[in-house]
Amino acid sequence: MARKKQYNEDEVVEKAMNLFWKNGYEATSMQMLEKEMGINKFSIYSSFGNKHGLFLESLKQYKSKVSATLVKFKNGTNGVEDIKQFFYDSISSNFKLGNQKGCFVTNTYNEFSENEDQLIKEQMTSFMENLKSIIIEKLEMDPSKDEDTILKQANYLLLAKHGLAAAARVNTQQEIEDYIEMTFKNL
Amino acid sequence: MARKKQYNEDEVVEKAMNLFWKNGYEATSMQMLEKEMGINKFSIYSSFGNKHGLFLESLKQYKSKVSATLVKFKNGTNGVEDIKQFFYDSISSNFKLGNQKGCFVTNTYNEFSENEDQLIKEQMTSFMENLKSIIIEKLEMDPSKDEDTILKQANYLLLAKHGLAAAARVNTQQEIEDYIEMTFKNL
DNA sequence: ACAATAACTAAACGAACGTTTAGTTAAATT
DNA sequence: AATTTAACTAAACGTTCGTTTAGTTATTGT
Repeated sequence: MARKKQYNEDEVVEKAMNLFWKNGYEATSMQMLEKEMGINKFSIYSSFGNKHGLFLESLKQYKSKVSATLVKFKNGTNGVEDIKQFFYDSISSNFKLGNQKGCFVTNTYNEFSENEDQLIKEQMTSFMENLKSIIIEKLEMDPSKDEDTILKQANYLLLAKHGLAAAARVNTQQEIEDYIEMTFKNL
Repeated sequence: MARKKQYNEDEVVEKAMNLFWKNGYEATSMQMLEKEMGINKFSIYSSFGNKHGLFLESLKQYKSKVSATLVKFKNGTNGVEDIKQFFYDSISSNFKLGNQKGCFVTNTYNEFSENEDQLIKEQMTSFMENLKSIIIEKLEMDPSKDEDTILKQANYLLLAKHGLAAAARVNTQQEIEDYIEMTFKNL
């Protein structure tokens, strides 16, 4: 009946995601998004409603992007070693040069921690809870650990992961790797 | 010759600092600052030049606010135990309820990591380097540690401190304390 | 008491923000 | 080929941003 879209929605969301990931929500303007996505504001609004909708879609895109890593983590059978490998996997993309932007979810978590946005907070919480439950699952593979130890270590690792993601934006690869090694010496 | 200021500059900077600390630079508007500081925009501009100047002054205020903690840390004679105590001191104010805003320097570090602002980056770097040198100093109190170990552990602790400050915005006191205990388990 | 002037209030500034609208172009249906 | 309609361009929308300016008030030194 009518004209076809000249862009692929998945492709432009990928570009939006990278911009949001690098700069955060507030510091990314519609003008920057227009330029980066290569399409007009009109097209953005007709495809995603508004900036907020585009951001949520970018978060979704990110989650599906890292889901491979998460599936691999979930399917691991080596307990603590799986967690450590997951930490390494999580930062691996971070050092494919010019790419030092940490974890998009954690960045968002930090930016919105004083914000009232319920939709985004739910996304954050669910992501974190999912991660925590997998970590616990892996820790439970070691029969020598009692429940109290497991919960304490899970909290420790979740916080370490959060810190790692935050630090990944500003620290060197060497510092990051030293940190991971040292983190798992304590388990 | 003329009228006297009806406000104390230190007092209003303190209020500005708390707002910047909680919300970050960009998310804090001049309108919010006007309200919180209790003085007019004109007064803010005549006292601090612009928003950026007020922010730098707030950072200075924060540094002098935490300098007591830092001096105590510097003067410690118990090595690793001093570092651990410093970690606890750093987050203590964080849980005087309604006050969960992490470390102002770290928050700023994160917000400006993709920014080009040189003045602020210098402030960040100097703060971090200072912290690192004190940590190394304390680690060196243990004669059994060789230089390589000390550097690795210093990097680890600096990153842990960064992560701790980031996490302090969103995690519970219990999680934070578990994390600190675990961090120092085998140093 | 009066002149001088710094500190105040409040309104306005241009620029940039996210969003919408009016008008044009191009592909699909008849 | 004509008609329909979604996708496009580009300009404008109202708001809010950080900043400045014009005009008023109050304190000081003479």
